[in-house]
Formats: sequence, structure tokens, C-alpha cells
Amino acid sequence: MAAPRRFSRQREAIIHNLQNRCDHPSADEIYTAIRQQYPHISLGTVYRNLRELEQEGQALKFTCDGKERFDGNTQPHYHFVCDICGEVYDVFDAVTGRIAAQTAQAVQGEVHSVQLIVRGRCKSCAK
Amino acid sequence: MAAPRRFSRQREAIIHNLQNRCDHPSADEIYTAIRQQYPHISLGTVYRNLRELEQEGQALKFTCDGKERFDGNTQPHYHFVCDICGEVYDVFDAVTGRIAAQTAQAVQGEVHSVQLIVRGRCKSCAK
DNA sequence: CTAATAACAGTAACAATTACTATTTTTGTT
DNA sequence: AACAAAAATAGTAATTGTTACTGTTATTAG
Repeated sequence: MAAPRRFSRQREAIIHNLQNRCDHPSADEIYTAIRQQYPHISLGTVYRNLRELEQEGQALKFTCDGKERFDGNTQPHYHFVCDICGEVYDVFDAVTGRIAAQTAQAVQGEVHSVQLIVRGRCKSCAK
Repeated sequence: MAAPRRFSRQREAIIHNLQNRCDHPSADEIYTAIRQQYPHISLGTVYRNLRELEQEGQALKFTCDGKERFDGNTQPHYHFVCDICGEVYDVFDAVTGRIAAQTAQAVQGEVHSVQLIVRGRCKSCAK
């Protein structure tokens, strides 16, 4: 019994944008992209919808270099961030799922999300 | 050949404070604590030293609820944050070390740090 | 068609962090 | 002990990412 949600073109555009790109955009980057189609969309609208999508599990959120980034790919994976070029790479591995189960047991509580960020130098910057 | 560092009482106080508390303070919380001893310390000084300590590996940094938090305990462990009460718990486990090695191989690069944050409800808030 | 209200745009406010500049401390050298 | 060079600082201003607010618009049920 999800809360009743009204349709909105802005939210549709945000979801569509997030699911049709392979990078890890910030709220502002999504805002910039969507303004091409809806020049009057408000940045607050982008923030609000992204927050809601994350709470519903339709998007992943993580904080990187002082700003929130979003990921429309909700398959279990984690992120590698290059300290040199700033690029964010996806690493697909079941480890996040195992951590969730293990942590729930360790703290005797409930786990809602696992955010794993590995930092270092990517292949091309390490040379 | 580490870069030459000059002594400073402020830095010593920051290190001492960080290593003699068991919570996960923000820069401002460390600032508040140290002002009791050095009422004229600058917030910028706290930020700069914490950044340097993190780069040297003397402290761990992670971002939680929109602000940076620091941890003087550099033993391998990760954090569980309660969505209800906001408490940050330490979870000691070798998983972060394994992730570092695995990721370095997966991305064919170098790993400098692993930041793992699990969110959910802690034991007392889950009741 | 209409009323109720969710969602919005636009702007202002906010909080965390960084940048800047003149002054103070530290350290090596005489 | 005195001095010079430069690292570190204090205090403040500026910047940035995010949230809050208010009047307007769009969606939905009846």
C-alpha cells in the first residue's frame, strides 16, 4: 500500500533521465539535462523527486566529494572513485548483499541500505 | 620521504581529542571541544588539520547526513548509522580489507580507502 | 465542471566547507 | 640570543550544495 502519488511530467522526466544515462549525476547535473526539455523546472523539484525516488528504492544515492550523486541502476553494485580524475566506476559484486545480511546480525537491527565507496587511482591515472 | 611538518599545539590538540573519544565527531564538534583549551582556535584550522590527518592515514573520514565525520580509530572497521536516532556504530570486521584487495584487482588500479556505511534501524529503535 | 490538494516554480534562507590575508609560531642558522 | 624564512594560524569573507518557504499551476476524484 504505497502512498498515493500523483502523476507529474517533471518526475517522469527525472526518472527517464536517470535511467537512460550511465554516469552518476548530481542533482544539478540532472537539473541541467532536464532544462533542455522543461526550461522552467525548478531545482527544488529535482531535489525533492530524487529524494523520494531514493526512499522508494527507485534510485541509489551516495555522497562523493561533498555532493550527492544518484544512480538509476538499482542492481547490487558499488562505486570506485578516482582521486585523480574524479571518475566514478561501477563495480558489480554481490558483496553489498552479503554485508547487509551480516551487519543486520552484527547490530541486531534492520538494514535499509549499504553504501560502499572505494577510492584510489583508476587504471589510466595510476600509470 | 614524507613532507616536513612543523609542530603545532593546535594540531596536537586535534589529534589528542580525536584519539580520546569514541564517537564520530564532525569538524564543528571537534572545534567546540578544543575551544575549551584553546579558545582562539580557528574553525579553518580544524578543517585543514583534519583533512591532512585523513590524507596521512591518521584518521578516517566519512560523510553522513550531509556532513563530514571523523574517526580516530584507524583499525579496519565500518559504520552502521541508525536512520531513526542518528547514532553511528562501529562494526569491526575484515570485510573492508578484502574489499580493498578485490576492488584493486577489479579496476586494475590502486585503492587508497574504503568507506562503507550501512544504514537502517539500530537494535533499540527497531523495537 | 468543480473543488481539493499534490506538485510545482521561483526565490530566499541555511549550513557546511573553503578561500583569503594579515599575523603569529616554529625551526634552522648564526 | 637574535634573526630570517616559511609554515601554520586566526578571523573573516565568500562559495557551494541543499532545504524551506510562498504563491501558482496541474492532477485527480466526484
